[in-house]
Amino acid sequence: MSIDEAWDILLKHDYKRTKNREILLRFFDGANRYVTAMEVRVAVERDNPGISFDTIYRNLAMFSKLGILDETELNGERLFRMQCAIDSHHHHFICTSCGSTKPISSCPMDNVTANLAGYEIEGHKFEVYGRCPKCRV
Amino acid sequence: MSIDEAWDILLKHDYKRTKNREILLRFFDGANRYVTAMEVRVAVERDNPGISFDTIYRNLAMFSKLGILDETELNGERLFRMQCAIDSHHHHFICTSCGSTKPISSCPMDNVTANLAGYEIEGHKFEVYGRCPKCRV
DNA sequence: AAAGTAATCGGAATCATTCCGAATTAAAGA
DNA sequence: TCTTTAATTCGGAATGATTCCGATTACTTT
Repeated sequence: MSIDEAWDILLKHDYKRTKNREILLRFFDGANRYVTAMEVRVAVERDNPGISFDTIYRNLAMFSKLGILDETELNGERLFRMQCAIDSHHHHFICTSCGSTKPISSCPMDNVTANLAGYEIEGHKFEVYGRCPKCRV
Repeated sequence: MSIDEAWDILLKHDYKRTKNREILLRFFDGANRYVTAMEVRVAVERDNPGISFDTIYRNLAMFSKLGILDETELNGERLFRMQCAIDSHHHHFICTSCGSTKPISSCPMDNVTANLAGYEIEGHKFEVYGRCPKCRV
């Protein structure tokens, strides 16, 4: 996702073109990996020393809801990255050290290791969320 | 996993047979679903009104490391349940409402929906964790 | 440029989880 | 059974990520 595409989405939803959002989008455009809110804060302090966590979290959550950012969770922390440009359904290998990702085209776990030569796999997560028959209204 | 099997593991690792651990194991044996630390606390207060969160978290984390409990994360909260008795590799459908689970034998996402008739799928997570070539030592 | 509303700021509040020192208890040996 | 010793637990304070809130600032439209 490019910065321009992100702005198209934001303006279409009547969000205003602010300096902070431009700073955040520029940062994610260059980051290309999963980062924490704290990492975002440190990185964008150069452009806006006084930016608050409230602003960061509020915008990141909104970007995520609009499909501009991808979001995941690791060790109780929320991680964000610019949404992947790939159209088809796929998953990601996520480096627990630097947050970089590598698309995984196939879904079955059996084939994953073959596509990750050079990567050290520490674990994987495959969970389906929803409501069971008893809990459906 | 039965309570006896859990004690076998604990004693083999030189952990002591305490009242709190017995209470916790009994609770999980009867729960059969993912629960938060707070739910554990409320449930076991009947048996030990003064049990502390420190004790709950310490033991749950240890049980999880020893393979007695399964652990996952949802909305920034840690969830625990007695480890599934199934030996072969499999995944779980997790109800976001009550924490109940249903084993999913096949791994590919394509086949999941067919095995979940009656369930309302809200989303799924399939992530592989590890270290990328650049981050490996 | 002014008005109206969204966005931001700063700091306090929240919530799950962890830490810590003091008190208790289980396990092993006499 | 009594003693000893180290593990375990307790209670409350500390932590760290995230959210809330009232006051201020800055977009956008007129």
